[in-house]
Amino acid sequence: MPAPLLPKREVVDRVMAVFRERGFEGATLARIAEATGLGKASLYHYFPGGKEDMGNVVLDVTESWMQEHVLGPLGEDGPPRQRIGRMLKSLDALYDGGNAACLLGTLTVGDSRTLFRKRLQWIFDAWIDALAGALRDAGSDRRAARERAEDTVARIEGALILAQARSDTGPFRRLLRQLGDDLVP
Amino acid sequence: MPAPLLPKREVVDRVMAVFRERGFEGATLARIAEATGLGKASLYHYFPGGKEDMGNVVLDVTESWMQEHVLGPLGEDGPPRQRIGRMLKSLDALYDGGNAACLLGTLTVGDSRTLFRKRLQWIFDAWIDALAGALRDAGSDRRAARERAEDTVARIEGALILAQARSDTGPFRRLLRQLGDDLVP
DNA sequence: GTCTATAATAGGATAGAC
DNA sequence: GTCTATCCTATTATAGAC
Repeated sequence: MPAPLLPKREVVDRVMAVFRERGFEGATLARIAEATGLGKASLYHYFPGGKEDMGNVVLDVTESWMQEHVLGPLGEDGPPRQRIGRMLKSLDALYDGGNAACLLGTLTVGDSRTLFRKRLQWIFDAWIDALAGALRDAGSDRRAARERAEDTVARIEGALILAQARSDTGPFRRLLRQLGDDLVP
Repeated sequence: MPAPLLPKREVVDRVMAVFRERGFEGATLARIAEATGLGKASLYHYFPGGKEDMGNVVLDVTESWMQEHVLGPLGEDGPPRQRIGRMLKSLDALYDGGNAACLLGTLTVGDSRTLFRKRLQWIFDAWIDALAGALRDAGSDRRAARERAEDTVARIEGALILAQARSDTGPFRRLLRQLGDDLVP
């Protein structure tokens, strides 16, 4: 049996990149094969269930990433401002300063929305819950914290859409810069 | 020659609905045929250039809608608060209180993003410019007006993404309700 | 203006060799 | 673990009858 061309983690990362850039339906096996350097058939070694399998693995990775860089930091004990600051810094890296599309956003379009409905909902809910928790710790009442958390996630997602549509990362970068001060003055 | 089953305007509306719900790549001719009640071949009577043609016609309609319900009102002479209020009311109707996805947002995913790049950019730019103009008329300085306009459009787009992903129109409805007061206190 | 029929290609997936 | 070859279906698009 030939040695693997790439470690599985690297294969998954490249599949994820294709999903982010082209959406679920636009991520054809031909393009994924090209991006990974594997033949179409070889992809079924890593993802026996085909494209749906790929989507789920990519969402596994996304959930771990969220856990480590967002849910974890937000749920810690330190000062809320610092916890939120860590989240913002990680998001800046994940989205490459606004140049990269949001995987979750692209998956909410088309068939993938119904296919991964529960998981998308869970991830967004967990994000909002964790952020609302930090805002409560910073002094907001329950309701205000939740509303500001929802609005914050929406602003981030929307800024990423705008960055894609207008080829302008300015609003996203400004948003991340301002959110630290705005959320916990 | 047989009478048309539907007026062209109605055909275009239904095509647009499919694009909004499924995205450009998910909007297959089979689904569009079903939604319009026309055979696949008949679609080429209305859209000789195929799917790309459909996309452009749908964007034509979107531009007219924006002109009438957003750019027009925002550019008028009345009180900025009223002009912005009219925009918000129209957006609420267009997006069905948050239940309907944003066509522009779905088109920024996948091939359609590059296919309609210039037009998407133009529409978002025009929206932001018009809103910034109204905010300047309400007393914001040039820079603040532009930044708040960008942020507002991002919040709207993001709230629509969230509504799709979480099956919760709450944040979108709350946003539209609050924007009137927040933008022009 | 709409249809049936059909072409040509692309897409997802599988079999089996190595 | 990767490949070539292949299958089946879906997809876009066209031709031509009515």
